Amino acid sequence: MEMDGRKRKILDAIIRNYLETGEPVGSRTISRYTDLHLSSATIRNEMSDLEEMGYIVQPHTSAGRIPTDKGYRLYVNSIVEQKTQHAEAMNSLMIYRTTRLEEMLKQVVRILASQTQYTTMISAPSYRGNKVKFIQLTRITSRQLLNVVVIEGNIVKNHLFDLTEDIDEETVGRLNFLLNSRLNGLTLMDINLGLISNIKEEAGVHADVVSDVLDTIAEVIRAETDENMEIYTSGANNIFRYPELADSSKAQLLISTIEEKSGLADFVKETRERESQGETGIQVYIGDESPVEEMKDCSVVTASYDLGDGLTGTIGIIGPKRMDYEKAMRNLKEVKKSLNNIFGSVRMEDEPTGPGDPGDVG
Amino acid sequence: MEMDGRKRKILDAIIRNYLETGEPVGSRTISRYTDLHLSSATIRNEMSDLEEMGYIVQPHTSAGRIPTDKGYRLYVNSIVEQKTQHAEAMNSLMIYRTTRLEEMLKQVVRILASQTQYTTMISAPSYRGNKVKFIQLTRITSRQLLNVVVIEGNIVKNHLFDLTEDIDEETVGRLNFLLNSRLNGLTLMDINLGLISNIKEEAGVHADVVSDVLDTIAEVIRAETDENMEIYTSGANNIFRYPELADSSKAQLLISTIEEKSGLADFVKETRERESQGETGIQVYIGDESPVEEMKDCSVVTASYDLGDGLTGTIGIIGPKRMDYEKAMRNLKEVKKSLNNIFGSVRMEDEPTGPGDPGDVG
DNA sequence: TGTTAGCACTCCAACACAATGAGTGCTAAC
DNA sequence: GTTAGCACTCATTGTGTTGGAGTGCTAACA
Repeated sequence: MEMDGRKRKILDAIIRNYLETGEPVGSRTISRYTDLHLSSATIRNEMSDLEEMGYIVQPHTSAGRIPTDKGYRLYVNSIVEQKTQHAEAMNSLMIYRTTRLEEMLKQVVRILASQTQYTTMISAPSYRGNKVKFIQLTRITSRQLLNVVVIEGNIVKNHLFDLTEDIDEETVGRLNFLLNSRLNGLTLMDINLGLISNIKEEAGVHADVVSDVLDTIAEVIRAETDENMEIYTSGANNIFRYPELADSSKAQLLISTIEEKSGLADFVKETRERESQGETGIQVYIGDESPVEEMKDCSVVTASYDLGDGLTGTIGIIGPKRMDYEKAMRNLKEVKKSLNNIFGSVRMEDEPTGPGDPGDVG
Repeated sequence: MEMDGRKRKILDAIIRNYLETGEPVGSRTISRYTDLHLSSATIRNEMSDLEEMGYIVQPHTSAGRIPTDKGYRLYVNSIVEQKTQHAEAMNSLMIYRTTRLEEMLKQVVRILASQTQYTTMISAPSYRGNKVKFIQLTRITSRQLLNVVVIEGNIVKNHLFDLTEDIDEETVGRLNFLLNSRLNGLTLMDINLGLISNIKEEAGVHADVVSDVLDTIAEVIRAETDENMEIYTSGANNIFRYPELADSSKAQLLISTIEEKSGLADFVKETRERESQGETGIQVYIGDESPVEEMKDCSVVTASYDLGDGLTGTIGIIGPKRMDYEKAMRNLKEVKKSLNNIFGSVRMEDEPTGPGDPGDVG
């Protein structure tokens, strides 16, 4: 059995109709819905074939057909191919400039959720590959130090910590010099235990203080692992818009998964993985294709974004399998673009290459 | 009609039974449940009285009775009075020391949610009344400054920002001195527009740079309003454990409210308000007593916590009206205590004054 | 050979209906 | 004041019953 043009048209019609209604679609509906002008009986024959081929199924005898994951997959692939269409202007995202990266990300998922009516997620950009730009140790009291690390991409990490013995200004100055000269320009990944013990040795008598300080820096790095990836979500309540997800047990599972975030992190990882294998652009996970068991009743559409300065992350839309894939993909593209623009302009200001108003991340 | 001891016992039995089962409770149940040894008929008479008095209602004829808000209220009040009992040791919270306040708060709500099986919330402590301890302006590049503000309670706020014109080290040094001498020791509330324009004037030629810097500080303050209060939640999925909240429409409403956080902020405000009016300890909002319309099917139990150093916030448990109030209150008390301990010990290191009493708790 | 009309069949969804039983209020007896 | 007994109410549950949407199959048609 092979797929001819007519079968494709019918399958498309079935899927499109099901996306709208969420109800199984019957042969009669299609017979009127399409411009094929075929009787329901003919459609029935074709549908029977499509079912045999695995693109659609009947939930039960004497019901219409609904798409299988395989069917959705074919449909989504075809969208991806003809993606040049839909140049229609989208009302742009209107992300307000904020000073804090975190706020900005929260704003983005929020807007995206309200615009798509789906649940949305965004991962905070990873900066493991970014270089240390500046380290500053400041003495607050004789036993309390403030450590500030500025990382490329204008990420600022600070840490206030207490010492077990007094420290004087001069020592702090020496440590500042030592740290900056040894660590500046290295990426967070470069800073490993060996290097740290090296520096500790070099610090000599103040090794224990240095140890504290370096542990702090180590913690900044530690905070940047996949396990405790920062992920923001929005629009969790939107799952109730889709009856197939809204029943108590499924909703509970989904809400937990969204709240826990560890499942979402798997999508971020998977997306990063695939992207590194050359697969670029928007990615779609349909049902069982999901890396997360709990989300097998959903589809997830993801994309990576790039703020520049090595700051990349993943943004995703979570919906029912019958989600409006085109809309989701369109919106994600729009977000990608907006994020690029936002930070494009910031970067210009960052280096004295152009004019602009102040704004930054930190 | 007045409330005698027997009526109280019966009402208590009804409520307790309803808390467990969530089902309307009938006279026969009570007749066996209590140690009063009364027949169901007698109980029926009393229940009829209790209904007339407004403590219980029948969802429909020929159903058992369920407590009204008024009934719950009486019950809760009686718990509060005899709170000395239940000295039974609770497995303590096991909050791991973390460096970041935010992480710690997230951990707390999480543990509390898993222990109570309710939805929980915690507001980040307000530090508007806290004094500026230390301000540091650092020149990263000729047009980029890093501003770090350390506030009492070891709150660190940083902000990286770009200037429209170059700045040299010397100027930065002067600004540092100016800012510290003028702002240190003031609370964030004290720093108003008048003061800021004063300082701008004083800065003379570098007024525009100072303006930028001060705007930054102003923003730290701005971030500390009720409108964008930081609130962390956990266990939103727990609402599905209670059928009376789990149906699609109610669940959606609740999930939204929890996600939006603005409603939760109202509880924080209300709790703060009441506490400032002398009402201390644990507070309980039953149904319509809630300041938030969307939560009238729930009960909310809140308490304020005090980390010392002026860092106070609110922690709350959200559940169905038939929640286990005793358990909720017990857990909140435990959390209060734990939070005090955690920061008590930190403060000990913090100031070399010795083992200070970390603020009292009921 | 592909398309269509017609028909028998299936099965979900909706509805009505009765049976069940938990629970009440009332009354009369203790 | 307490209790047993009884009639009554009503949500819930189960059981048909029906209607309709949809299918598969067959036979007729172009």
